[in-house]
Amino acid sequence: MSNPEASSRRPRRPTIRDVSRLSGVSHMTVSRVISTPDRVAPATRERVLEAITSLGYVPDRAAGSLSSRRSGFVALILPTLNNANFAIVARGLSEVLHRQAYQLLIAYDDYDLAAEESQLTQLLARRPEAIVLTGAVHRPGTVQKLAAAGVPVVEISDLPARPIQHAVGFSNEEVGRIAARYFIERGFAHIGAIGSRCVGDKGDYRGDTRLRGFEAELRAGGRSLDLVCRYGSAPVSFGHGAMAIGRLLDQNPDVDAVFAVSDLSAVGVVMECQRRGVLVPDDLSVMGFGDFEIGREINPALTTIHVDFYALGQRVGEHLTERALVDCNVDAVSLDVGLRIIERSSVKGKVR
Amino acid sequence: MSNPEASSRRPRRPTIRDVSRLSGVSHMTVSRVISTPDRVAPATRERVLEAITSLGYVPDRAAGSLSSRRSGFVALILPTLNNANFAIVARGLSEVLHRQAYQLLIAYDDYDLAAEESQLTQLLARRPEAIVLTGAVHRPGTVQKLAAAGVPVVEISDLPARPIQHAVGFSNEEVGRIAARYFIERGFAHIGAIGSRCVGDKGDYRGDTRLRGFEAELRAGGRSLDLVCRYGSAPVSFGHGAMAIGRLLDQNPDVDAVFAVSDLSAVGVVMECQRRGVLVPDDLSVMGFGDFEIGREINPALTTIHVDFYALGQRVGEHLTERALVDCNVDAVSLDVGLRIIERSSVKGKVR
DNA sequence: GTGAAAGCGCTAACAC
DNA sequence: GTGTTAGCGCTTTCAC
Repeated sequence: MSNPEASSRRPRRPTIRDVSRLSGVSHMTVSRVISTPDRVAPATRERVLEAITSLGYVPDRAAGSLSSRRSGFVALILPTLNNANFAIVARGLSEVLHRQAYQLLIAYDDYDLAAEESQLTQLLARRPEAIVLTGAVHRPGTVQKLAAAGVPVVEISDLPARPIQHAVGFSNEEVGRIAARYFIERGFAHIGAIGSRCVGDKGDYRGDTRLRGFEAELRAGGRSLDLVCRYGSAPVSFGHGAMAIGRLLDQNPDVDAVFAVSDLSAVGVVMECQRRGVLVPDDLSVMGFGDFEIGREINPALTTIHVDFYALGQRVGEHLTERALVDCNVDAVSLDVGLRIIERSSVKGKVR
Repeated sequence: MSNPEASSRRPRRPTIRDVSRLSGVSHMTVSRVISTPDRVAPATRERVLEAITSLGYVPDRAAGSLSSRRSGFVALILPTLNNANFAIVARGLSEVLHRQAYQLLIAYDDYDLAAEESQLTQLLARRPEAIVLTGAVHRPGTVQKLAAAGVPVVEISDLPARPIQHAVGFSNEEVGRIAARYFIERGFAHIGAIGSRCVGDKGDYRGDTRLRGFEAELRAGGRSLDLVCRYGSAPVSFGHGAMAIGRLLDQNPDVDAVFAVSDLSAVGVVMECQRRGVLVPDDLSVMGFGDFEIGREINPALTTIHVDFYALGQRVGEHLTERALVDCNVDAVSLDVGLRIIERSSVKGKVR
């Protein structure tokens, strides 16, 4: 006959007191063995360590956090997990933080500022010691909660004109400007661009900033903005690029150069051109952004603008662990990780 | 003159007691307003809610966890974040869990079983209420820790012959078998495959299972295994496919059909063939796995085997929230989410 | 080098 | 419907 009470109860995990009892020391000594082993006599330490192993003791960090007022969490809010460059930021950051025994608490908002705010609220309940989020545009409530959190805040992937606090990124406007100048210098006559639309809380605001930089430079060069096309909503990907260039070509068959806010769209452009018999780069030159791996592999290989997102993540981690988390009075820092044009074969007529 | 003591101290976040003082009730009433609002008189509730808003109070879940013995965390260990299909599993799971106020604690191990074990140890300190990890192969220490955790464990992305507990996935062996049969039925003479190598703790064990299923079926059909090539190490991607098919073509120019353990490799194969003037599918038929978006966009579009990874993530979430997390005596469940061949244009001679 | 006491901010349990 | 008490499992602080 089964005992429902016993069988439905889960075995309790061992606590620090179980370890102390087994090793015949106080629970404080156990705590020291874990956090400051050199302050414990070697013999005692060994005994405690054995007890820890034999019980399979794992300290409860919720209890530790409560007591020490240090959660060991760093919160990260990304637009999406499903983007190689954001994933790589998370990797770089996570690697650096791990070394200092911090744990990354990752959330994503699907390019929705309202979701960003509600994710932040969830994360705040875990008392992160720092908050990292993609920069520039937020709801007022987000900004206010960030300030009230009283922990370092780092905006990434853009360099806001008026950052909340720290920023590690690059100028998305400059990305667009560089792309436009690149086309203008090479004498293209009908220069276009493709991106997505931002509506209210939803959209890729950094992508849109790239598009605005592109437009600003076209304007400065006395060019028309008619071929700059905002199509669909974020996130963009291969299909987006294919659809958008399809529309653009249908309406303006004379377009001879196009900048896509992401390599993913740019690859879609190249694929759609293959299907339509439009030759890249002879009929249409294409430039992307983000230097995704697929851009290196397609034919022709994609000319793009590269940002070292892995280093970006690492920089954020280093700035946090070396400065912002150590001294809460450090000055707000804006760090530019830079850009690099990668010239491959999707743009006609390289200038020497 | 600045006061270093005051300026270096961070403003303390308001606690439940601050809210109770401001609203003139006991802290327990505040707690009830948050967790069971209907058990509080409407007038009291309003007053408390106002105090919460005006103070910007956010409950500390570490304290709540400690007291309620429920962390609200579900741990997820993935081989990598930088893979669309794993990212989409995380999305599906996260969405379902969020509705029940669970939070996902994500870690990745870079296809390294030793890292999987150490990540698990970190996660265990947060007392997750369930653990989800990619299935089939683990270190003994991992299995032992999982058992000691005393919480539901779900293996995903494969259906192990001897699961630790629950499993939600599909048969990777069957994936390989289907691919081999597909080629054999269509009369290919020189059938190959490409994947990566597993060495010790490191490697893509699910990819290797697909390759072994492929080999088993080739053997059953009396074919040679000489063209099954394990090249490099996980994770595979476009460059991997390009390199691997380069070697295979150099050594065996007569290969007429190749299965890649991932669409990412398969796309690399197609791109390398374009560069070499090898026509796909006329000279070489290519089949992938995973139905990544890029496979739909390339020319020719990629024939592949599709798994609904989003649904997989959701299923895990539903099984957890509806069953395993509710009643810790539920029987271990293995759930097959199934497979589907997507016939596109990269394989010659479709059979009707 | 080690231990005892207090308390982190909540919730469970029970009283009224 | 609301309050009181106790305690979750640790770390901080201070005593020895």
